[in-house]
Amino acid sequence: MPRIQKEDKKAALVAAAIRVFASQGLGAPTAMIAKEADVANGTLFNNFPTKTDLLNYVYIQIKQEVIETAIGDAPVDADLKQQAYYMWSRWTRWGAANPDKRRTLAMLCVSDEISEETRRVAGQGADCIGDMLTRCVANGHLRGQPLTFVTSILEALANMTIDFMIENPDEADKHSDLGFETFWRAIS
Amino acid sequence: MPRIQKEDKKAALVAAAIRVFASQGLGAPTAMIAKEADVANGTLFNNFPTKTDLLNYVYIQIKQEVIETAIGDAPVDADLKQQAYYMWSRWTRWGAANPDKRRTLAMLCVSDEISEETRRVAGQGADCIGDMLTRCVANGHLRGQPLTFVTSILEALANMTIDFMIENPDEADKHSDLGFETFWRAIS
Amino acid sequence: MPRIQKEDKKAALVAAAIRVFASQGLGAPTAMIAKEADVANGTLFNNFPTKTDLLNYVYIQIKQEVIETAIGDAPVDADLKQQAYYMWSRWTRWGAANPDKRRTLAMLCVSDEISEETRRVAGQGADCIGDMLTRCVANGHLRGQPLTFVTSILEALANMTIDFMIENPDEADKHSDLGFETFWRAIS
Amino acid sequence: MPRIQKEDKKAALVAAAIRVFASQGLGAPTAMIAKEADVANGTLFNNFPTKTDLLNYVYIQIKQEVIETAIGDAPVDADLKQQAYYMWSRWTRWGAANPDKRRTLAMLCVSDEISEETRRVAGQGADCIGDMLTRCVANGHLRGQPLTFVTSILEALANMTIDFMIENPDEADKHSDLGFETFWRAIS
DNA sequence: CATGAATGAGCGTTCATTCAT
DNA sequence: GATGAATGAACGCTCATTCAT
Repeated sequence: MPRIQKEDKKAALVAAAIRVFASQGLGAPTAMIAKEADVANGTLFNNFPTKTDLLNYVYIQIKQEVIETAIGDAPVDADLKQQAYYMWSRWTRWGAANPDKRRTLAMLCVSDEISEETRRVAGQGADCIGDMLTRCVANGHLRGQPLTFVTSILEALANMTIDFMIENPDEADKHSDLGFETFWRAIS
Repeated sequence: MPRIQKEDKKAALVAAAIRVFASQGLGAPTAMIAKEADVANGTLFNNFPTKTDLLNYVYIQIKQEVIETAIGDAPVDADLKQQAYYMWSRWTRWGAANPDKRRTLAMLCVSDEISEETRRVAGQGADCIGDMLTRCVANGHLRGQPLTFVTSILEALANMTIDFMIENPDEADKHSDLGFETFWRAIS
Repeated sequence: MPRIQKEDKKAALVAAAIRVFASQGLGAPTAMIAKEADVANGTLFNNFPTKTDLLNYVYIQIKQEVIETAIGDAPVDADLKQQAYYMWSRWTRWGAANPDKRRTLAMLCVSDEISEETRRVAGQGADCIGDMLTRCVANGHLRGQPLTFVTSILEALANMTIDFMIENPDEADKHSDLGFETFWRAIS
Repeated sequence: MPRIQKEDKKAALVAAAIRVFASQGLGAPTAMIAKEADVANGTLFNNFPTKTDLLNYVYIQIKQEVIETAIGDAPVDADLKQQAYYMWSRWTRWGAANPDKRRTLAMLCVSDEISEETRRVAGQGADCIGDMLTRCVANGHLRGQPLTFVTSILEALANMTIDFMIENPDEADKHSDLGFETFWRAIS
């Protein structure tokens, strides 16, 4: 089952890259990532033609994980605020529980190594979040504004909240709720 | 007037660094910065012992400019919302008018080349913004929360708004006001 | 056989370094050494983390070669003067035959890039020379003096003699013998 | 008296160079020497066209000082051994008392920055030492050998002795005498 | 396909030297 | 002549990428 072995190595490399990027920045050498993944330097380049490809792949992986986590098993029958709260909670708790992924994603977001194509692909699957946001603002002061504006508000406040949860683990839940209330007022 | 000349070169280097960082990222070679500033490579190191020192200096310069711009000639007698609006407007318009500084600052904020000491120094002078924010939330749902939490909300929403203003220059003012209303609701 | 290849390159680098140092001084660029060894610049740093490491390694290699050569297959049953002469001859002839190593070693000896640890390690194996010297001075005017004093006399006169042998290759053997007689009188 | 001022600076530079070279090696930056001499960087180059010129000048200065010190007020009427002992004592005591000059000279001796011309000029004034040495060996085993050979023996043993005196200041005089006795036997 | 040594372009930094003041 | 900032060639070293095994 060589395929499985290869996928193992690829996954190990991605996991190692996230840890290394989180602690050393995106400029960390590929050799360090390979060592952290316990594979040879060359193996990294068998899986990712260039470092840029690795960066883009990692970006997609984390972003997709965020989206899937946030959506989860959304309570479609609940009222809007409850649905939003469900998503917000899952998202922020995931972030607080995965500081390396959170930090690496933050750096990748502002890196110019990430292509537009990658950003587009990585956003796939977020439609239902967008739909929900659209409904959330339908009666608020942001009605009629582009979805991207509302999405940006969500991301900005969610990321800020996660950072606070990481800094103050003892009050993580409190800050998550506080962040949600702030977000809900912002878009209402 | 060697002193004046030297300050000229230093200022030219900072200005060049901001342009180069904005377009090439913080990893841009020092040689490129020196060339952009029209000085020799070595001159950069006469003014900044290391590249890290340059990064920290640029961070402080931009951050101070943001703070000074935001504070401006604050209308201390106006009501709170008007004061906040004044600051928000000046801040976001400055950001939209200085995309290179905005982008460079954003990268520096998440760079691990910036020391804690630098972050502390760069924040000096922001007290009156903090005071105002404290008064803004005094009767809202965030009363009693740490000032850093409220500050983070301000920064997150302001930066998001500025990005929108840069993307859509035609509707910059509209987005600035939209962002402010969002912020105001968020903290009220 | 990558291990063997790597050792080849390392040996080639050491040999090249000795030639280059001898003719250009210890300040010779690493690039010149790599070129002389017919390898890429980076390969030097795969084998020696820093130039200082290379210098220390070269020092140990040459010093050990001197010691092993001087000891040779010492005639333990001969009388003391014959044993001393055997060692002196092998040492000085080696020096005359290896002027690059002799010159490089001389420069390394006074370089502050060579650590105490290196000097200690490089001296290993010289015990039997020290033992012999101790016996040589046992009945002379230097009896009871520290071994290092006698060793220094040996080194000073041997090196001086080697330089003369290199300068006057035609009379190398004569100067070697003359040097030995001088040394023997010095310590008797 | 601008001439005097200039000579002052030149002397200050030479003194500073000796201190800096002794502690940092000959590769020490000219800027460090100028700073140690309390003059501007450029002033060094007003006095010495290049760093190599400075090195050669320092070499001549120290070497001449050694020679003058060694000769001193030689007791021309004393017997040969007493004359030799007088010179040896003055030389080795000077070396022990001036470790910076001793160390700097040792480095300059093996540097390839020192020209043959400089080495020739620096040796001027040593004739009477040579004459005395010639007489010293006239009846010994080295009679008829080139003067340079005997001179080299002298230098080798004197330098070795000085190093010992520096290492063991408490027994400096003892080592000086011990060194002389060794030298006298070596050439007798 | 995995390995890890080899490669060499490129970077941050140094420093002898120049020159405007 | 004194100054010290400006200069830029040169250096030690890094690291993404290649490729022989």
